[in-house]
Amino acid sequence: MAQNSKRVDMDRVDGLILSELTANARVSQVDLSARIGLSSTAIARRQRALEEDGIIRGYQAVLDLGRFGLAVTVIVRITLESQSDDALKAFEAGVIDCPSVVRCFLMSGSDDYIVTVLARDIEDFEHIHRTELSRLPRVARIESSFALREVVSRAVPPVVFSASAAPKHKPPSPRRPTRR
Amino acid sequence: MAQNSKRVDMDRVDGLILSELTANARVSQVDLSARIGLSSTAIARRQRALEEDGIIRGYQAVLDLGRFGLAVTVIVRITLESQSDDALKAFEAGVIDCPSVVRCFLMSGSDDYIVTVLARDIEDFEHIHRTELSRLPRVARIESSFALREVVSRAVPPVVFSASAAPKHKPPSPRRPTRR
DNA sequence: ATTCGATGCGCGTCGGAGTGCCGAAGGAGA
DNA sequence: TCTCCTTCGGCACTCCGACGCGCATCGAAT
Repeated sequence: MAQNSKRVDMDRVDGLILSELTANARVSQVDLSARIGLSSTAIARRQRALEEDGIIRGYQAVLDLGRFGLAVTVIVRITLESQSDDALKAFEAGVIDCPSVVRCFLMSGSDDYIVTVLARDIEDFEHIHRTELSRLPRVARIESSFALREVVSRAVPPVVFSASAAPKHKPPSPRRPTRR
Repeated sequence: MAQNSKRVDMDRVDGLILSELTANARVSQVDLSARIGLSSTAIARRQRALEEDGIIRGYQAVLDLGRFGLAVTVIVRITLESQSDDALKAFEAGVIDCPSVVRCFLMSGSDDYIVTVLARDIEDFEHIHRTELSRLPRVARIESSFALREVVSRAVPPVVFSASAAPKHKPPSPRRPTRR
């Protein structure tokens, strides 16, 4: 049914784990357990299960791209001159190698791509347009729009943390505080 | 000059550190030092400096959103009925609370926003359109395009890892292998 | 020549991760 | 309804690894 594996089944605790790990991937198991309110053993088991199930694909550092001077985001709509299969393949192979491209979607409807480009400033984008974008094969038209401000930027929509609030086994009702 | 702080100065080793950490944020310092070829002390110092300088903003887990059924990406262009300041503010305050929105840019040119929405399928997007998007204030027009495929998806453009290849002090020419 | 900056190495300590065992709770079956 | 089984959580323990520090060294810049 689904693409590669079965659908996920999560409870509230798994959602909390994912929420914490998407906020801070380097948090230790004991800190996680303290935040969530479960023992570190259970947290470690669940986190390991989430990793092995492939729900957690990995952990990555988030960089401040503004510190690199990449302050301008440009949304570029590119139309190919042909919708043939090898035209798509050639274009996509080229756009993957563009070092200023961070996202590229093949869109439905008209046969075009939406490409997100990061640039230092306007004239840097002009340079990117000349050296990267217009050298892409089979391109018929390039239309650029500049982003003035990034209002929302989330890696994960908040809807996944609350997905399937059904508990896995029980509500752990009378939980004794972890003494030491 | 820049927005909040000075421009970055990095050498090749810092770029390697950032490259490794964006690929795997949970790598330990000794593993990092083994991959890069510097001692773990230097790696730890540089990583700490990168964190304290704010170049590394944090670490986050990457989830497989397909496992949550979020298989459809929709690019939505929203035009407001007014370009007044409080119209923008009201719309942005509303779009931040939309749980299916992962990205939103205020675009130049015409007074509109480009919003990226994740949905389970077409009819889920229809539901999102009804319950989230069309309830946003001051909206005049909503135009949706469906993404068929994600060709490129990078958090960080590869250009930053090679930024400013000037070494910080010296090229560590005769490096003895780390014996043990 | 001197000073500064960065690296390399060794050491010690602290903390995290993994394991085994037990208990509790829920579900299934008779 | 009773019993068995499965599953998950909690606790204690051990071990190994990471992290941080201090000092010596080397190179470069002034």
